[in-house]
Amino acid sequence: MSLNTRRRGAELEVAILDAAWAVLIESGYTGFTFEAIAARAGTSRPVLYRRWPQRDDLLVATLRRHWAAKPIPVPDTGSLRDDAIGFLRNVDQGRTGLMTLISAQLVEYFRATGTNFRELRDSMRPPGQPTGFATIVQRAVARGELADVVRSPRVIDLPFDLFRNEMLMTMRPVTADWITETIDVVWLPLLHTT
Amino acid sequence: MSLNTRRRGAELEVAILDAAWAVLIESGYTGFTFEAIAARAGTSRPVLYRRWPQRDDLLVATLRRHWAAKPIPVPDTGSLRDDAIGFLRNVDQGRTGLMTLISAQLVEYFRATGTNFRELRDSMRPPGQPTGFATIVQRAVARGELADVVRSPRVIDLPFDLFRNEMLMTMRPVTADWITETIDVVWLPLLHTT
DNA sequence: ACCGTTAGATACATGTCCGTATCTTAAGGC
DNA sequence: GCCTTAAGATACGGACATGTATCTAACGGT
Repeated sequence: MSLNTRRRGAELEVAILDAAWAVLIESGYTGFTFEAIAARAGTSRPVLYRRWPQRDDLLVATLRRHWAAKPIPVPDTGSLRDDAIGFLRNVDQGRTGLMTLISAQLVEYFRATGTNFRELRDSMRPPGQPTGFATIVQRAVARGELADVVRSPRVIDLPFDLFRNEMLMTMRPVTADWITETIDVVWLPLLHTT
Repeated sequence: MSLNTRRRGAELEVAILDAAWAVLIESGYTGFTFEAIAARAGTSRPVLYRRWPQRDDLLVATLRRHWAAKPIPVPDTGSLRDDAIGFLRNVDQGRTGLMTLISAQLVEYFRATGTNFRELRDSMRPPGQPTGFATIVQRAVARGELADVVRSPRVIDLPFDLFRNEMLMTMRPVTADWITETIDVVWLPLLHTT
């Protein structure tokens, strides 16, 4: 029989990645050390080194696990405005830690590796898949709520870009007022200029 | 007579702060160590400790010295579009290093101190002074190029928010195309929806 | 039940930074 | 020229992280 006190293989791996994520959230990239992660995971450094020789390998694996983990639900309420507000709210709830982290904590990593946030995001997002706001706009067009014209991705994803900026500036979740203002004062007026 | 090989007082202090700035730019907050800064300044750690007991004291002093430096010129060409594009270009040239740094490298510092980027910026910007884009819009209204209606600061400063986001995402200066697209596809259409 | 694999503990040498203490010597005021 | 001040060099113990090596014991497959 097995005492099941010792994890192996995939089970151990996800435990480590979860611990690494927790450390990253709490202590940032600076605190993201093999030492701290191994302690947090209840294992020892050699176990980590066997899987990820470089610290950055472990970092990417950690991000990859939590990026694909929870897709942000895109609401489908039948109203463009409600969809947009609901989606931003979901983004806020689901990605606060991630966004704060990625947008900001990791700049040291980007410097060191010569990449940037956009490249990392693009490499993890399956190509050809529409963004949340693209989906929302498509549906609104299908309902006849919006004119069927070509729109720049810059316009479509505007709320997301503004969200990221706001998060960076405040280091906090955004407020409900900020969300409605973004949709009502900025995005919807812009979408209707056709 | 004096050999002047040994700096003292204010002269030494600014030399240290300049060295600290250089280190911060090159190596980020992680590399912002007393050791590295002292070496860069050609002095020794005890000299730094006598002035700034904590690392953050030195950081704030370093930022303060380089923050107030240069106001960004706001062009006045007689065209809303040209003003906006020119201003964004000036922002890009003048603040790339600073923005990248402040917006991003310093998140560890913000975490530690419980402040955020917006508070730091507001504390250093004189209150009541209109932003660059507010000035640009005011002039356009005065010329009759824009309707004289109340506009949300969110709308007015939109290009700046997008600029900050773009800078963060790419860690590079923005492209000329990005600037014109931001103004022509996003900002100007939004301003004209009245 | 055996055996190959591998988790996990421990140890080691190395390197970097910390914070402080000590000592010298150059600078500047009088 | 003397004397106070402070720069700058050096040393120290400690903390923490690195990367590797070695050993044991638990696990999983057959």
